[in-house]
Amino acid sequence: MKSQRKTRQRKAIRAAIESAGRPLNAHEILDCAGRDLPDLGIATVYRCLKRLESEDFICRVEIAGQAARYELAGLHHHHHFFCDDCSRVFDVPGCGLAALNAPEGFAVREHEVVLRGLCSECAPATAL
Amino acid sequence: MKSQRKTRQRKAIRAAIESAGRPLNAHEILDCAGRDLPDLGIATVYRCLKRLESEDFICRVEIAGQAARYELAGLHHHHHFFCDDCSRVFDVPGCGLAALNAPEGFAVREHEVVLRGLCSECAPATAL
DNA sequence: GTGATATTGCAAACCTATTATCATTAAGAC
DNA sequence: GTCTTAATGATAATAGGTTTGCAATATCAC
Repeated sequence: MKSQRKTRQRKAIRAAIESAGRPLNAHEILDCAGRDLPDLGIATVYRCLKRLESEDFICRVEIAGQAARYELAGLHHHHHFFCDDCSRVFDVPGCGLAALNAPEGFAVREHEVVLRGLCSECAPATAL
Repeated sequence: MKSQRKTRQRKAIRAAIESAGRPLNAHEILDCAGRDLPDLGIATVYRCLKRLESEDFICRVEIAGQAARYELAGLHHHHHFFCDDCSRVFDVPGCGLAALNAPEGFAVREHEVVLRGLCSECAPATAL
């Protein structure tokens, strides 16, 4: 087994994800972590994400038509909100799903709920 | 404005979508419509889908990590089920969503619910 | 049937997210 | 500090779905 080294890059990437409070994609992470490490490369971000995911430190959040996003693993069951304006993804606490309605014979293993609309920052601007 | 011609290809593609009873992606449509028209090309399928969508005859169904699927437009509100085994997408009647839970200030315009698991055909096989 | 042209099929081109390559850099055990 | 080698950054390469270019074909108004 190869040892892991604590690099500035990994620290910055982990910090970005931990402090975001919402799922980030590779570029958002690059932008965020890149503020401290201007030379940070996108390849490093992807490599690090892959590793963090295999270590179950983060989990992937996939939204149709969007690049994969990542957030801390182990959060309480929740769903996501996609802002049509700024394309940011936010966590929606809890689960509003009351019934599954799957057809007879279908075995549901998991479910996803994605709300779409305008986040609190974009809603006012668009409403004007 | 250019007139539209009724070609065998378009008829076969529309028929495939109308008779499917579930959302199909370009390749599924090619396979299905291709049974009657062996020479049908994937480019024609894409061109036709684009047109049918702009005419609001069909609507796009997007599922994370999957190629776009299409189904007849104007169906009653419903959601989708993705089979982890055969990768087919099925319609789930109704909507089990009781609450949206969007954060304060967020404006929800629409929502998607995707169930994942095994369809009735794949569930028994896997359960053995 | 004839002719104008919308449509097709094939293949090459695109696009965008992600991965691999590889020379260079820098952790960290000694 | 030295050395081994894991990790990085820049860039080329992938991969898959989708689009486009173009010559050949088929629709349909006449």
